[in-house]
Amino acid sequence: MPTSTTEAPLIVWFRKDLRLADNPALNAAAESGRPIVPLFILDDQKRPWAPGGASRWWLHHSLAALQADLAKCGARLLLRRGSPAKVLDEVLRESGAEGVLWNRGYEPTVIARDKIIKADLQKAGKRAESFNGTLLFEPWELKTQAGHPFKVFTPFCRNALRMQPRTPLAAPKALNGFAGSLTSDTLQTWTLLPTRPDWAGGLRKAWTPGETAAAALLDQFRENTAESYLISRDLPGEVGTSRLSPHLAFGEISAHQIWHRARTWEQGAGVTGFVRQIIWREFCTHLLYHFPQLPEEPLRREFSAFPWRRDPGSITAWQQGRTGYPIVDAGMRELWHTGWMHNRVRMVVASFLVKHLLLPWRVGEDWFWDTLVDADLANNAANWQWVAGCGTDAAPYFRVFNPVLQGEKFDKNGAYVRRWVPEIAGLPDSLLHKPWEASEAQLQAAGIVAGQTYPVPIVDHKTARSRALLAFAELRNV
DNA sequence: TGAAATGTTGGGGCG
DNA sequence: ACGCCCCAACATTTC
Repeated sequence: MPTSTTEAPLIVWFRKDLRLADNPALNAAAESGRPIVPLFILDDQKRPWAPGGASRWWLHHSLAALQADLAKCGARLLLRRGSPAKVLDEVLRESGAEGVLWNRGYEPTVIARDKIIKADLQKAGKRAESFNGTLLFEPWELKTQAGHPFKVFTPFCRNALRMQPRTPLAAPKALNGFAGSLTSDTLQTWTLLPTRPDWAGGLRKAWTPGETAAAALLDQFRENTAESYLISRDLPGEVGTSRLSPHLAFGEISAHQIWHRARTWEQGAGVTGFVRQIIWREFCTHLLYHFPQLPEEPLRREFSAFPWRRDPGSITAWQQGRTGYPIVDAGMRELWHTGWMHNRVRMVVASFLVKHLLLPWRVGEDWFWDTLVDADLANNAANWQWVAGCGTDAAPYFRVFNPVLQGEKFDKNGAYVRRWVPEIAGLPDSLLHKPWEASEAQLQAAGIVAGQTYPVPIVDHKTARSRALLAFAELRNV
């Protein structure tokens, strides 16, 4: 154990910033010249918004990647389980560290927890410093002229585009890893991976977690998709998006890195649209910061009285992708299988849950939280509130996606539906998004038995649409 | 980051 | 050739 204070190490507390490049906390520790103790703490207590199943799968592999990357630089990632305050205290004592550095989080519980930790560390004479490794702009930096937080995306985006985010930091070439012996858990004992049943087969095929893979995805996006992004991003049957969301959620790549890379590309509508999506992420996080009740409560108070239906059968049908609407079912199955769903289809299935089925947006929020590898509290909550119409900058109540038209418009050749709903793949394009219009002969030719091999629609579109309009319009008059 | 209903226009079939 | 009707195709408005 080091005794001289000049040798006292610094703990770098990794959280949702599982990368070496552009990591301000790690960078500051490296520049200090002191030995570094990289630490990840698994807080396994039961608590609201603890990571869902898909996130835990990703976390396991992301940590494995970080562990390997750190090892290459000469540092060993310490894995500990328990309450962060307690674990930090232990590791401080065991290592004789001078303090703890970390990158800030913006979830209400994280803010509250970190505030206490920081105060306690400082009281104990330890160094405790937090950095911005996650956001292009801090939530308190972007304000309206009146000094309020932005509630509407468009002006938020206009203002954000005028700011200049800091330049990304290079990854430290070598790290002065702490040489003392500290015990570490092994990833395997954390049981982040599913067993009995192992439902992660589809995830393994779809993803490679880790910083290296994230950088490669960004390169691929620039080469294949960036230019056509504005149109191709709406086509779920094609690879028209960056698919960076889970990497971004775990901080394997930073918004700064993406922003600055995009600056170096040939500017066009596609690149602008892509950067706009990064700004949406900022917007959602800022909203959560300023409105901490975002995940639980509708921001428009009148929605607290909305007569959502109770209907466990419909919830299950939606979750399992058995609603009888092919584009909806395809999306829900893609989610279950890969831990991800194309953005266009997310809007369709969300609109279907909230408007066609009149089920609470919280039901969708919870399901997405558990099944998405890119689950992010702010994005998830803000976007569900947006669809339900109860957010600050929300879709108008009368906007009801027609699942047939959405399918015909964005999955014209049916590639997406045929991939995820193979039991109706034999239908011609003209019937693929509305199998209930197929004749008996056409069904037979496609090998479909309506109601058995594929469900009949659990609600009639026209009926459900009028029902939703009625319910939402009534709310408006309250 | 819709969709459906309603309104308008203009070409063409037809008496 | 004319008026009438039908109905795409497009525009506007309403939910």
